Amino acid sequence: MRKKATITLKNLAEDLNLSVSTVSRALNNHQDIRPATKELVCSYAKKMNYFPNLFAKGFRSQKTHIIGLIVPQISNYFTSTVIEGVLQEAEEKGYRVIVSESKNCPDKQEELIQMMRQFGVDGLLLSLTRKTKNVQNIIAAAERIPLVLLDKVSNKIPCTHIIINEEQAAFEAVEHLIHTGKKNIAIIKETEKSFNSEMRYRGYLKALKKHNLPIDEQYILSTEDISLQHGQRLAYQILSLQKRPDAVFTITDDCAIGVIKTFKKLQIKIPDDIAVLGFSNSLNSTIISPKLTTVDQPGQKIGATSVKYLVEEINNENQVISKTVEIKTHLVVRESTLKL
Amino acid sequence: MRKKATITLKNLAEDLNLSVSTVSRALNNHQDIRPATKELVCSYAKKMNYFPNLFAKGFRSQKTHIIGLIVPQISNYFTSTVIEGVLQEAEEKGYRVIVSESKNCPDKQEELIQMMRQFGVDGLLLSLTRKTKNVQNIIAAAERIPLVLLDKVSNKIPCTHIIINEEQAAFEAVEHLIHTGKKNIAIIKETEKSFNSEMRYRGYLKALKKHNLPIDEQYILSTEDISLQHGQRLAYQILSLQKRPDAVFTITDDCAIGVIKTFKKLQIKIPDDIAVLGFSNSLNSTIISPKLTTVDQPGQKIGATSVKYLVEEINNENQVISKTVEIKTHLVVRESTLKL
DNA sequence: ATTTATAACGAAAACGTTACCGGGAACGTT
DNA sequence: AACGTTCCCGGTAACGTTTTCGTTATAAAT
Repeated sequence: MRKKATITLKNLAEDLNLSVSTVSRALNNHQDIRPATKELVCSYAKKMNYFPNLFAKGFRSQKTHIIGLIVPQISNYFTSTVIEGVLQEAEEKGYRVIVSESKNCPDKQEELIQMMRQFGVDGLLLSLTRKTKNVQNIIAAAERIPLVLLDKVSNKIPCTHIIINEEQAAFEAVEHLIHTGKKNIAIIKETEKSFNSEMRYRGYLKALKKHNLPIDEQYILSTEDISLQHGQRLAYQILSLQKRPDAVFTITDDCAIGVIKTFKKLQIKIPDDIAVLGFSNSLNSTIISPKLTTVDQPGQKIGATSVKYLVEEINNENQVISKTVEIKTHLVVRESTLKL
Repeated sequence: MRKKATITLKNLAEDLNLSVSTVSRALNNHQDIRPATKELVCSYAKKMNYFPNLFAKGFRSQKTHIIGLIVPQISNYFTSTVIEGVLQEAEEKGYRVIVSESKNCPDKQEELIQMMRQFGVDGLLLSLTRKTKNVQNIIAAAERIPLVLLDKVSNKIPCTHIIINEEQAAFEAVEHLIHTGKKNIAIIKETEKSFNSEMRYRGYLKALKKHNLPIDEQYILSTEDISLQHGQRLAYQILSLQKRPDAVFTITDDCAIGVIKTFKKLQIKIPDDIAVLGFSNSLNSTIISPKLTTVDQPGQKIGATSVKYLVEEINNENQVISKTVEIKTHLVVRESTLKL
């Protein structure tokens, strides 16, 4: 079985005894074409199952109507909701999306940016790898095509940033712990000073200061890879502290779940002995028992908003606007911080 | 700040006092160009940060080197691993991927297929919506561009299918329950006769038959939406049966987790009173307590394999091969079916 | 010395589409 | 009747790349 040949404007024009340009304008609903002709052309095009070759189209107009999206890892619940938001909004705006993942590897990330550029995407959506150091190439790319950073951003890159109100969210979360009567609150953050980790840490400090609680160095824990496994490991470390904290704020849900697992194994009562607080509102947070109190991050909204700003930038190519947009989060209080 | 103009072959040619064709051939390592010139051109191109316009390239060659991927829902762990596999393999083969989701809506699915075609993708990867009825349009699309179905497939569409060994997997899983001494095994499947649900159901029946266990109608439960919530609901129904089963096989992990939640609430001992068996090996399956025994579905492999076959089909456009490839799964035995 | 082969490059066409320019016909206005 | 305007439509160029064909210069063979 052979694939059928594709139909071009030329085919239609010949069949209808019209010129290629007339057919083109008729299909594009140009004012220079009278309704009867439009009708004729459109119906015939439909009958022949004609589809414009978007490559030729994009080629001519120098617009691909494709947006590139680069994220560290797709198989991560939060990220996948971001992608959903991006796809949905992009479709509404008439854009297609090429998704790719950097696997948290800066080299791969640069490679992908080049690929996207080479591909002629109209704009680029980028969520940075954890250890993005060589920012220079990314800035260089931004000089060529509209760029919007989302979620995982860097202040060193001058462009529009779409983020959640990390600091405020962490602040409110820790304040919630304080309101439940906790006074010795530990935090687990990342060793690498990622934007997100640092902002959440700031929120933590801010909450303690506001309520005149001392900042105890031994309560500030860091780990390279903020995962379930390391949560389990650090939970032991927390329990071995001279003065046990009465609450733990981890900057990711996964890590919080690791902590809970260890605590449960060692019969620590949650939240009475030690409360646990996460960040992300991942699917797992209601599976674990006790259910995890956490910060809900509206991934879809972040994705959709990013597209909105990117498209705006694509359309105003002459002037580059550099805003920082904060998407609001809200705390989801569950069993891990509140008695039933 | 204005965006810099893109550099074309023409620019390079003028700067180097060469013709466009020579520059093109030099960059493509053509034999007609002497090494010295190649060297000159390549280094200058690099210096100028030249990138070929892939649109012009694709436009000329009538190849876009883009693969379209349509899945029901991205924010689903299994699906996201499939996407990872697709992206990885596609990149190795030199293809870009446009991802989109049908949101389990057949109309939207058709729309997306049209969009992909219009876009001129070289091939299409498709995982069907649950209730795909009007198969005709999909078959029509397959006449124009290479199509490979993956995971959620339909026998009515003649093309290559990449699936997991659903029936065998379910068979082995249920057989495992029987080996642990269970005799009255219930199943929760989908009301809609989706391919996956039916195959798993078949495996269930096959295992019971092989071990001469009676097939009891009251043990065969169905639900429209196979989710955590409905798992919780059906768990009550199971407990109210005249003769309680001693094991439940649900065709998704989410549903199994719902069942476990209800059982735990009502103090049913798992697996002693009733064992629970899932399907997917989702992330949650180790979060829930007791940890869930389930079938591991290698999403990445499914994705990668699909790309492999699709690319093969793209390259042999004259003849369409229609194979069904089964990817092997394996049972992951955890606490919900085995005593510690 | 003449022909032949080969190496290395240039010129031009082609892919499908749209934008610009232009032109004829029909109409209304002076 | 002459002119201007508007309505429809056609011709052509252009987007950046590859490819086919042709051309020149040099080397090799007769």
